[in-house]
Amino acid sequence: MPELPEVETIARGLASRVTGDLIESVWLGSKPEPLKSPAAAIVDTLEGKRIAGVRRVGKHIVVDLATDRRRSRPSRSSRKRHSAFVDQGRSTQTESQWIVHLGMTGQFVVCSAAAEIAKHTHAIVKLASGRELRFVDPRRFGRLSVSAGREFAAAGSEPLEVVVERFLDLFRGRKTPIKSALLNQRLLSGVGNIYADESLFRAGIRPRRRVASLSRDQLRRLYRSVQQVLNQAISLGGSSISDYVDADGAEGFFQLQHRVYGREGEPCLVCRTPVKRVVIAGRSSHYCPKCQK
DNA sequence: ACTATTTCCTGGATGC
DNA sequence: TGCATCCAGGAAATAG
Repeated sequence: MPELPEVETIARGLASRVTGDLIESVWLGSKPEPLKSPAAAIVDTLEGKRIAGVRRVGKHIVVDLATDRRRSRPSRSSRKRHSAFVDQGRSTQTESQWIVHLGMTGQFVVCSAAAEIAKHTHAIVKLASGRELRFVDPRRFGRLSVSAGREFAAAGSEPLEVVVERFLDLFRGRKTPIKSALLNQRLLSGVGNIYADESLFRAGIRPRRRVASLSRDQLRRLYRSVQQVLNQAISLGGSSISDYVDADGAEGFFQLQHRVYGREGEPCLVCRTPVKRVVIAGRSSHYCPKCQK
Protein backbone atom coordinates (compact mmCIF):
# COMPACT_ATOMS: atom_id res chain seq x y z
CA MET A 1 0.00 0.00 0.00
CA PRO A 2 2.12 2.83 -1.27
CA GLU A 3 2.01 6.01 0.79
CA LEU A 4 4.39 8.96 0.68
CA PRO A 5 7.63 7.12 1.63
CA GLU A 6 6.99 4.28 -0.82
CA VAL A 7 6.07 6.65 -3.64
CA GLU A 8 9.15 8.79 -2.89
CA THR A 9 11.36 5.69 -3.03
CA ILE A 10 9.84 4.55 -6.31
CA ALA A 11 10.08 8.01 -7.89
CA ARG A 12 13.75 8.36 -6.91
CA GLY A 13 14.54 4.94 -8.32
CA LEU A 14 12.77 5.67 -11.58
CA ALA A 15 14.36 9.12 -11.86
CA SER A 16 17.85 7.65 -11.68
CA ARG A 17 17.06 5.05 -14.32
CA VAL A 18 14.90 6.66 -16.98
CA THR A 19 15.68 10.38 -16.91
CA GLY A 20 16.81 11.40 -20.38
CA ASP A 21 15.25 8.39 -22.09
CA LEU A 22 12.89 8.86 -25.02
CA ILE A 23 9.35 7.49 -25.17
CA GLU A 24 8.89 5.63 -28.45
CA SER A 25 5.42 4.16 -28.12
CA VAL A 26 2.61 3.54 -25.66
CA TRP A 27 0.35 0.54 -25.22
CA LEU A 28 -2.74 0.80 -23.02
CA GLY A 29 -4.81 -2.19 -21.95
CA SER A 30 -8.51 -2.44 -22.67
CA LYS A 31 -9.62 -1.93 -19.08
CA PRO A 32 -10.74 1.68 -18.78
CA GLU A 33 -10.69 2.03 -14.95
CA PRO A 34 -7.02 2.95 -14.56
CA LEU A 35 -7.28 5.77 -17.09
CA LYS A 36 -8.28 9.13 -15.68
CA SER A 37 -7.49 10.91 -18.94
CA PRO A 38 -8.80 9.70 -22.33
CA ALA A 39 -6.57 7.00 -23.81
CA ALA A 40 -5.90 9.11 -26.90
CA ALA A 41 -4.76 12.04 -24.76
CA ILE A 42 -2.37 9.83 -22.83
CA VAL A 43 -0.86 8.37 -25.99
CA ASP A 44 -0.57 11.79 -27.67
CA THR A 45 1.03 13.39 -24.63
CA LEU A 46 3.60 10.62 -24.09
CA GLU A 47 4.73 9.48 -27.51
CA GLY A 48 7.88 11.11 -28.82
CA LYS A 49 8.59 12.92 -25.54
CA ARG A 50 11.80 12.84 -23.57
CA ILE A 51 11.66 12.07 -19.84
CA ALA A 52 13.01 15.18 -18.11
CA GLY A 53 12.61 13.74 -14.62
CA VAL A 54 10.48 11.71 -12.22
CA ARG A 55 9.31 13.06 -8.86
CA ARG A 56 6.71 12.59 -6.16
CA VAL A 57 3.80 14.91 -5.46
CA GLY A 58 1.66 13.68 -2.55
CA LYS A 59 1.06 10.02 -3.37
CA HIS A 60 1.39 10.71 -7.10
CA ILE A 61 4.37 9.90 -9.31
CA VAL A 62 4.92 12.73 -11.78
CA VAL A 63 6.91 12.05 -14.95
CA ASP A 64 8.02 15.37 -16.46
CA LEU A 65 7.95 15.27 -20.24
CA ALA A 66 9.90 17.44 -22.64
CA THR A 67 9.79 17.97 -26.38
CA ASP A 68 13.09 17.75 -28.19
CA ARG A 69 13.95 20.84 -30.23
CA ARG A 70 16.36 20.14 -33.07
CA ARG A 71 19.35 22.47 -33.24
CA SER A 72 19.02 22.58 -36.98
CA ARG A 73 16.14 25.01 -36.58
CA PRO A 74 17.33 27.54 -34.06
CA SER A 75 15.74 30.91 -33.85
CA ARG A 76 18.42 33.56 -33.33
CA SER A 77 17.03 34.82 -30.05
CA SER A 78 15.95 31.58 -28.47
CA ARG A 79 19.28 29.99 -29.25
CA LYS A 80 21.03 32.50 -27.08
CA ARG A 81 18.39 32.78 -24.37
CA HIS A 82 18.02 29.03 -23.92
CA SER A 83 21.63 28.08 -24.41
CA ALA A 84 21.82 26.78 -20.85
CA PHE A 85 19.36 24.05 -21.75
CA VAL A 86 21.18 22.88 -24.86
CA ASP A 87 22.45 19.40 -24.17
CA GLN A 88 24.16 17.09 -26.63
CA GLY A 89 22.80 18.83 -29.65
CA ARG A 90 19.26 19.31 -28.43
CA SER A 91 17.42 21.65 -26.18
CA THR A 92 14.47 20.56 -24.10
CA GLN A 93 11.51 22.26 -22.56
CA THR A 94 9.25 20.71 -19.95
CA GLU A 95 5.70 21.16 -21.01
CA SER A 96 3.56 18.28 -19.83
CA GLN A 97 3.39 15.58 -17.19
CA TRP A 98 2.40 11.96 -16.93
CA ILE A 99 0.74 11.35 -13.57
CA VAL A 100 0.64 7.89 -12.00
CA HIS A 101 -1.25 7.04 -8.82
CA LEU A 102 -0.58 3.54 -7.52
CA GLY A 103 -3.76 3.15 -5.48
CA MET A 104 -3.50 0.08 -3.28
CA THR A 105 -1.71 -2.48 -5.37
CA GLY A 106 -0.19 -0.54 -8.25
CA GLN A 107 3.36 -1.13 -9.41
CA PHE A 108 5.27 1.17 -11.73
CA VAL A 109 8.40 -0.60 -12.89
CA VAL A 110 11.17 -0.29 -15.45
CA CYS A 111 12.26 -3.55 -17.01
CA SER A 112 13.72 -5.14 -20.12
CA ALA A 113 11.36 -5.35 -23.08
CA ALA A 114 12.01 -9.09 -22.99
CA ALA A 115 10.68 -9.47 -19.44
CA GLU A 116 7.51 -11.51 -19.11
CA ILE A 117 4.37 -9.39 -19.04
CA ALA A 118 2.75 -9.73 -15.66
CA LYS A 119 -0.97 -10.34 -15.25
CA HIS A 120 -2.92 -7.09 -14.76
CA THR A 121 -0.48 -5.02 -16.81
CA HIS A 122 -2.49 -1.96 -17.91
CA ALA A 123 0.16 0.16 -19.64
CA ILE A 124 3.48 -0.43 -21.38
CA VAL A 125 5.68 2.46 -22.46
CA LYS A 126 8.54 1.57 -24.80
CA LEU A 127 11.74 3.57 -24.34
CA ALA A 128 14.47 4.27 -26.87
CA SER A 129 16.98 2.52 -24.60
CA GLY A 130 15.16 -0.76 -25.27
CA ARG A 131 13.61 -0.90 -21.83
CA GLU A 132 9.96 -0.47 -20.87
CA LEU A 133 8.02 1.33 -18.17
CA ARG A 134 5.09 -0.80 -17.06
CA PHE A 135 2.07 -0.10 -14.92
CA VAL A 136 0.69 -3.19 -13.21
CA ASP A 137 -2.29 -3.07 -10.85
CA PRO A 138 -4.43 -6.12 -9.95
CA ARG A 139 -7.06 -4.22 -7.98
CA ARG A 140 -7.26 -1.32 -10.41
CA PHE A 141 -7.46 1.37 -7.76
CA GLY A 142 -4.49 3.07 -9.40
CA ARG A 143 -4.95 5.85 -11.96
CA LEU A 144 -3.07 7.16 -15.00
CA SER A 145 -3.53 10.66 -16.34
CA VAL A 146 -1.71 13.40 -18.21
CA SER A 147 -1.50 17.10 -17.58
CA ALA A 148 -0.53 19.35 -20.46
CA GLY A 149 0.06 23.07 -20.25
CA ARG A 150 -0.46 23.49 -16.53
CA GLU A 151 1.64 22.22 -13.69
CA PHE A 152 0.16 19.26 -11.81
CA ALA A 153 -0.50 20.07 -8.15
CA ALA A 154 -1.75 17.96 -5.27
CA ALA A 155 -4.84 19.13 -3.41
CA GLY A 156 -3.16 19.43 -0.02
CA SER A 157 0.12 20.50 1.56
CA GLU A 158 3.29 18.44 1.41
CA PRO A 159 3.73 17.03 4.94
CA LEU A 160 7.52 17.35 4.76
CA GLU A 161 7.45 20.93 3.50
CA VAL A 162 4.54 22.49 5.36
CA VAL A 163 5.59 24.88 8.14
CA VAL A 164 4.16 24.31 11.61
CA GLU A 165 1.95 27.44 11.57
CA ARG A 166 0.27 26.26 8.37
CA PHE A 167 -0.10 22.76 9.80
CA LEU A 168 -1.94 24.20 12.83
CA ASP A 169 -4.14 26.30 10.51
CA LEU A 170 -5.07 23.27 8.42
CA PHE A 171 -6.32 21.29 11.41
CA ARG A 172 -7.70 24.03 13.63
CA GLY A 173 -11.30 23.65 14.79
CA ARG A 174 -12.17 20.48 12.90
CA LYS A 175 -14.68 18.15 14.50
CA THR A 176 -13.52 15.04 12.69
CA PRO A 177 -11.32 12.40 14.42
CA ILE A 178 -7.62 13.20 14.06
CA LYS A 179 -7.11 9.90 12.23
CA SER A 180 -9.61 10.94 9.53
CA ALA A 181 -7.98 14.36 9.26
CA LEU A 182 -4.53 12.82 8.72
CA LEU A 183 -5.95 10.64 5.93
CA ASN A 184 -7.65 13.63 4.25
CA GLN A 185 -5.49 14.36 1.21
CA ARG A 186 -6.93 17.88 0.92
CA LEU A 187 -5.19 18.77 4.18
CA LEU A 188 -1.94 16.83 3.91
CA SER A 189 -1.05 14.94 0.72
CA GLY A 190 0.74 11.67 1.19
CA VAL A 191 -0.16 10.33 4.64
CA GLY A 192 -2.01 7.01 4.49
CA ASN A 193 -3.25 4.46 7.01
CA ILE A 194 0.11 3.07 8.15
CA TYR A 195 1.86 6.39 8.69
CA ALA A 196 -1.19 8.00 10.29
CA ASP A 197 -1.28 5.25 12.95
CA GLU A 198 2.48 5.35 13.48
CA SER A 199 2.53 9.16 13.77
CA LEU A 200 -0.33 9.16 16.29
CA PHE A 201 1.44 6.56 18.42
CA ARG A 202 4.63 8.59 18.49
CA ALA A 203 2.66 11.72 19.37
CA GLY A 204 0.74 9.91 22.14
CA ILE A 205 -2.66 10.77 20.65
CA ARG A 206 -5.58 8.35 20.27
CA PRO A 207 -6.88 8.11 16.70
CA ARG A 208 -10.49 8.85 17.74
CA ARG A 209 -9.65 12.18 19.39
CA ARG A 210 -11.51 15.06 17.74
CA VAL A 211 -9.08 17.50 16.18
CA ALA A 212 -10.71 20.47 17.95
CA SER A 213 -10.05 18.86 21.33
CA LEU A 214 -6.29 18.75 20.79
CA SER A 215 -4.09 21.42 22.31
CA ARG A 216 -1.65 23.42 20.20
CA ASP A 217 1.17 21.55 21.89
CA GLN A 218 -0.35 18.21 20.96
CA LEU A 219 -0.75 19.32 17.35
CA ARG A 220 2.83 20.58 17.32
CA ARG A 221 3.97 17.21 18.65
CA LEU A 222 1.94 15.47 15.96
CA TYR A 223 3.51 17.70 13.31
CA ARG A 224 6.98 16.61 14.43
CA SER A 225 5.91 12.95 14.63
CA VAL A 226 4.53 12.95 11.08
CA GLN A 227 7.76 14.38 9.71
CA GLN A 228 9.91 12.06 11.82
CA VAL A 229 8.01 8.96 10.76
CA LEU A 230 7.94 9.89 7.07
CA ASN A 231 11.64 10.81 6.99
CA GLN A 232 12.67 7.62 8.75
CA ALA A 233 10.50 5.54 6.44
CA ILE A 234 12.02 7.20 3.37
CA SER A 235 15.51 6.52 4.65
CA LEU A 236 14.57 2.83 5.03
CA GLY A 237 13.01 2.58 1.58
CA GLY A 238 9.38 2.49 2.75
CA SER A 239 7.32 -0.33 4.29
CA SER A 240 6.96 -3.61 2.44
CA ILE A 241 3.48 -4.86 3.30
CA SER A 242 1.87 -7.35 0.94
CA ASP A 243 3.37 -6.69 -2.47
CA TYR A 244 5.20 -3.36 -2.29
CA VAL A 245 8.59 -3.23 -4.01
CA ASP A 246 10.54 -0.25 -5.30
CA ALA A 247 11.55 0.53 -8.88
CA ASP A 248 14.34 -2.05 -8.69
CA GLY A 249 12.10 -4.70 -7.18
CA ALA A 250 13.74 -4.28 -3.77
CA GLU A 251 11.75 -4.31 -0.52
CA GLY A 252 11.69 -1.56 2.07
CA PHE A 253 12.39 -2.04 5.75
CA PHE A 254 10.24 0.43 7.65
CA GLN A 255 7.71 -2.30 8.46
CA LEU A 256 10.29 -3.46 11.02
CA GLN A 257 9.84 -0.10 12.76
CA HIS A 258 6.05 -0.29 12.98
CA ARG A 259 5.04 0.13 16.61
CA VAL A 260 1.26 -0.27 16.32
CA TYR A 261 0.21 -0.84 12.68
CA GLY A 262 -0.65 -4.51 12.14
CA ARG A 263 0.16 -5.37 15.79
CA GLU A 264 -3.35 -5.88 17.19
CA GLY A 265 -3.20 -7.85 20.45
CA GLU A 266 0.59 -7.72 20.58
CA PRO A 267 2.25 -5.94 23.51
CA CYS A 268 3.00 -2.23 23.17
CA LEU A 269 6.74 -1.85 22.70
CA VAL A 270 6.81 0.81 25.42
CA CYS A 271 4.41 -0.45 28.15
CA ARG A 272 3.47 -4.03 27.10
CA THR A 273 -0.27 -3.20 27.04
CA PRO A 274 -1.93 -5.10 24.16
CA VAL A 275 -2.34 -2.93 21.04
CA LYS A 276 -5.99 -2.24 20.19
CA ARG A 277 -7.60 -2.09 16.76
CA VAL A 278 -10.72 -0.05 16.01
CA VAL A 279 -12.36 1.01 12.75
CA ILE A 280 -12.43 4.75 12.00
CA ALA A 281 -13.77 6.04 8.71
CA GLY A 282 -13.82 2.45 7.47
CA ARG A 283 -10.10 2.03 8.13
CA SER A 284 -8.50 -0.15 10.77
CA SER A 285 -6.70 2.00 13.30
CA HIS A 286 -4.14 0.67 15.75
CA TYR A 287 -3.15 2.29 19.04
CA CYS A 288 -1.90 1.66 22.54
CA PRO A 289 -4.71 2.44 25.03
CA LYS A 290 -2.18 3.32 27.74
CA CYS A 291 0.43 5.36 25.82
CA GLN A 292 -2.09 7.26 23.68
CA LYS A 293 -4.59 9.67 25.26
C1' DA B 1 -19.53 24.06 4.29
C1' DC B 2 -18.41 19.85 6.59
C1' DT B 3 -18.49 15.30 7.84
C1' DA B 4 -19.77 10.38 7.37
C1' DT B 5 -20.66 6.46 4.63
C1' DT B 6 -20.61 3.73 0.49
C1' DT B 7 -18.49 2.06 -3.64
C1' DC B 8 -15.09 0.37 -6.64
C1' DC B 9 -11.65 -3.94 -7.38
C1' DT B 10 -8.98 -8.70 -6.78
C1' DG B 11 -6.29 -11.94 -4.24
C1' DG B 12 -5.30 -14.04 -0.12
C1' DA B 13 -6.99 -15.82 4.22
C1' DT B 14 -10.52 -18.04 6.69
C1' DG B 15 -14.49 -21.05 7.65
C1' DC B 16 -17.49 -24.88 6.94
C1' DT C 1 -10.60 -30.18 -1.72
C1' DG C 2 -13.87 -26.92 -2.89
C1' DC C 3 -16.66 -23.13 -2.49
C1' DA C 4 -18.46 -19.02 -0.19
C1' DT C 5 -17.40 -15.15 2.57
C1' DC C 6 -14.64 -11.60 4.43
C1' DC C 7 -11.04 -8.27 4.48
C1' DA C 8 -7.35 -5.05 2.89
C1' DG C 9 -7.78 0.58 1.74
C1' DG C 10 -7.16 5.37 -1.56
C1' DA C 11 -10.17 8.41 -3.11
C1' DA C 12 -14.28 9.57 -5.67
C1' DA C 13 -19.17 9.56 -5.20
C1' DT C 14 -23.04 9.89 -2.49
C1' DA C 15 -25.69 10.82 1.63
C1' DG C 16 -26.66 13.29 5.69
